[in-house]
Amino acid sequence: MNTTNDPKTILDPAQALDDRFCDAIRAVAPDLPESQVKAHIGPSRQPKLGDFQSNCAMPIAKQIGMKPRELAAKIVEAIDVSGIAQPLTEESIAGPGFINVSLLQEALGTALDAMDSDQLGISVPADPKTIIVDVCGVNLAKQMHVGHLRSTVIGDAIARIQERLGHEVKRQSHVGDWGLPIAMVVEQLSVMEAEGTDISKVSLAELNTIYKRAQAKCKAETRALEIIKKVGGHVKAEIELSERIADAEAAMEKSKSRLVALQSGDADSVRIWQLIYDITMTACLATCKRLHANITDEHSAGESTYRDELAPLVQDLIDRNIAVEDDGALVVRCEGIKEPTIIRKRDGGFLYATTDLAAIKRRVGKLGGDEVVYCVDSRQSLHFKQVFAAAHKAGYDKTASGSDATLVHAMFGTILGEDNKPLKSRSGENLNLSDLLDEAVMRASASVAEKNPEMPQDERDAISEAVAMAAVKYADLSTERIKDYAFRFDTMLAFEGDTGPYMLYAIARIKNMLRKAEEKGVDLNAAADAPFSLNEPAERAMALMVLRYPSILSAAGSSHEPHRLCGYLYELASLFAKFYEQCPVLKEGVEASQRDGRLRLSMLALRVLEDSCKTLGIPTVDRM
RNA sequence: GCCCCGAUAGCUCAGCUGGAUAGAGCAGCGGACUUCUAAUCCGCAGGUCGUAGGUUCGAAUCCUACUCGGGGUGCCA
Repeated sequence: MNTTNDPKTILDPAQALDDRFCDAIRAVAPDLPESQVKAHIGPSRQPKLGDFQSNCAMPIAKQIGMKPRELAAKIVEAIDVSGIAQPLTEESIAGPGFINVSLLQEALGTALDAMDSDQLGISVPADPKTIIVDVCGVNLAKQMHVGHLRSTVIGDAIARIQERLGHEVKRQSHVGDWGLPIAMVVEQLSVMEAEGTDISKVSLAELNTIYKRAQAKCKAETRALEIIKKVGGHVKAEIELSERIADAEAAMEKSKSRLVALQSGDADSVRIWQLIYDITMTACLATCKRLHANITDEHSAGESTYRDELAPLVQDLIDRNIAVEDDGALVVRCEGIKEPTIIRKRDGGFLYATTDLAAIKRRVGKLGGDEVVYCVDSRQSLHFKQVFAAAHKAGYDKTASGSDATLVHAMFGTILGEDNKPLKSRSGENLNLSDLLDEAVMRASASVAEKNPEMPQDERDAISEAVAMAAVKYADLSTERIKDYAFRFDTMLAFEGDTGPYMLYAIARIKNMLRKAEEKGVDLNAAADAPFSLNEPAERAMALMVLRYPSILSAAGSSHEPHRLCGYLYELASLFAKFYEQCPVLKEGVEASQRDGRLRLSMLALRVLEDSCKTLGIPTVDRM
């Protein structure tokens, strides 16, 4: 195995061809501005015609007023592809001016050699950035529901991709741990404690119930009363409702004063708040761990941590005339956005925009973020548009080097049920995430048991768990994040086609092949240094796909779109399946040199498959 | 009203940022297992890329308008 990681030793054929084509373009069209010198190299659309194609002739011909095919002919004549590809001729030109290129087998082998390194051809960036990724964002006293699945799974994948590309990543979970709703729960628990309940023993599920009860208790049904008065309902109903409203108003008052106590650091309130915090976070972080999302306590940066930063921030904006009063509220107006950003309510309270501004200030200023990526529901797009603009106006997005940090809302769509409506439980409530995962594991377990009746229970359980998480995560990651998608157990766990289990199966098959090889006494270390076997179309196709890994990862990174990596993973896994059918490795009659060459190709594909899964946060298994 | 997002095969989705005859998976039909793991592979069939214009050698992709669906829209988060 090649252990060097010097970019110069890595011969990416696409890159090498790009260079050669650019040289040829410069020779043929010397007056063309350098910015227009582009080779447009990509994998061939029609594998029969070659491995790569250049689409450069058409746009450049237009630019310099020449016929595309004529220009293509000149490029083909001028280009030197020796050592990389078969010589180009008139025959290489097709259609309006596509230039088809077939790689030399030696060049393909050399490229694979170079890729077969620790880093799999991914070089350290020249300018590593610090990238903040806003993930997860749970709320105190609430269980994680399906809504948190995507911000956790996609957010973590976005973070992992950046880490894999060599950037410094700091995850931030913007926990909803502050404000009136939490104060309501604190108030409730305080009452329960006074009545003799041992509140240190409550579970998150119970807290969730208490949260809902507290909400309901404080909700005044003033509109209902207005309606009854208008229509002239029963006097008795009117009185009852009035009483209920009075109760709600009283409860609200208590909650509000509890909030004041909490904010001013009242010891008893803070003690109860901390209890709620610990119960919630213990459960939620356990779910993150179960989802193989690298989100831990150190990534939690709740709204409460900004509480002392809000007033000074608002004062700063007032002092610099960035925020102005409007109808009693304090707002920031930004060019191009009609809706002003409200940062202080008429009653003096702050809003989530205020906290998010403080978060940007901290993330860029203190944490040194060159880029801040928010993996949050698309429904918040206006909010982030406002907050980003306001932060820019205030200069809170200025990095230490004086440039503006890139603020990105990597939004995602809603998870729908079979009925194409947002996924809810039968009673219309948000679906609990742990329950959903449990069901996925249960269903996976049935299939695993069916396929492996002999397997010991504990191994079967471990595999079912991994398969289920892979299935759920892959389903969530593999479509464009901006789109809504329907959550279907049957589809994601079907183990057929473009699913998580299919990827795991490809990996398990290669691992099984390697185990079998060792059983047969094949020296895998020797195979790891053997020349790649590249004669069969299936071998070449897989090899070419392996080589695309770095560029795919880079594209997934710059767009913050993990689904691109999923698409690649599926293509590579299915090319392996074809290779596996068509190219025997350990079967009788395969010569040792070919066997080793195919083993090496399989081992490299395995490493790319595993690296892709790891970069997406998808667990893998050794057998299934 | 205004703003944002989506629309591709019967269903679920890709389409590498403007390139060749638009691709997969399910479902349907027909093949391949005393297996290097058939949780697989091969073949067939299936499309007016929401509609109408525009930009150009070339548009699912870019621009405009419209239709349908979803979401948001000043003091919740």
